[in-house]
Amino acid sequence: MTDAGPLTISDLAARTGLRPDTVRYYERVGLMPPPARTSGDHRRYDALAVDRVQFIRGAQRLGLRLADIRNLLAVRDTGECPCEPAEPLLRSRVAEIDAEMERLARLRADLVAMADQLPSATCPDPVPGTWCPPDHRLTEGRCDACSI
Amino acid sequence: MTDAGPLTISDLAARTGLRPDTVRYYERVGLMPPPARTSGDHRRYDALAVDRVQFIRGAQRLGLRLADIRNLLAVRDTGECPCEPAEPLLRSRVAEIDAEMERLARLRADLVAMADQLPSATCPDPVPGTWCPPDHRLTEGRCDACSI
DNA sequence: CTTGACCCTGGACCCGGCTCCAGGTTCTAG
DNA sequence: CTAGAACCTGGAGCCGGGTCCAGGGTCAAG
Repeated sequence: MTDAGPLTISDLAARTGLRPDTVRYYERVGLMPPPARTSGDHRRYDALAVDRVQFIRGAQRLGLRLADIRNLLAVRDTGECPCEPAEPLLRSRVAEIDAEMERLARLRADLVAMADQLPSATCPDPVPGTWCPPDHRLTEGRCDACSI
Repeated sequence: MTDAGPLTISDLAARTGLRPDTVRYYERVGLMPPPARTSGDHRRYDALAVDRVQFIRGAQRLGLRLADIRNLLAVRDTGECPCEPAEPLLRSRVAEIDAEMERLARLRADLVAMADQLPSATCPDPVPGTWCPPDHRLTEGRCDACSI
């Protein structure tokens, strides 16, 4: 069933939800090792390859970059658990995510403030060269209805 | 002081915090109109150009894409206030931001759960081909200490 | 043995928003 | 007038993670 006979590249792709091109791409960028080949130079994969792709996809779902995943895989390939190097990696990703969420929250507040201002706007003097995103520049003679 | 004599491209850039290359880029992609030229083909800008760049930067700070900003500018260039077309644009950006923040929140939770699990992990059987990101696949014989 | 589905390679292309370059021209201060 | 800074153009490169293509070769079912 989940029998791991020699898999073609599209078998592997189908089992992992990738496309063959993506598997070849992973090989090119050093995430997947060069697999066995048939006499006619076609790639043949075993069950370990499926595991490896699933590892990669799992790590990607955690928001890790392929370069980081490559490092984890390099550790794993020594036979060691990649957990130890993984932890600081995960923590730093959390920090990045926090920073990004904060940025988005600020942006969202600005957008909402701006959008709430707009529909009521009479836009009295729509001189080309006006309209103020929330720059908080109130003093210059701009589209007052729109400016925040 | 803020006198708007004919500005060179680096004058304009300096006043708006851009680089000359970026101003040329904005022109190439249709955000800035082709400016006046000297007899020797050097660009000369007026005060409206400064306003326009500031509009662009303001809209960018709101997270709008250059393609959207180009649309707003096209409206503004007709002499109309771009407020009306801007509002749905802003609202849809808010929706995008909400979706992204939700995604990041889920991701963050996964990362933290994963990272919290790790340091205590004894990583008993680090067979190459294991380590489980939070796939919630518990049943297969994997690095149990790491799996969630 | 044939046929049609698959596979191979190397390279180009995509998204957005710049940034930098070479090789040549122009502007401007002294 | 001259030196050197600034300008011009078209095009390439960057980031990441793939995707797609042409022009060939191979594999497996019937």
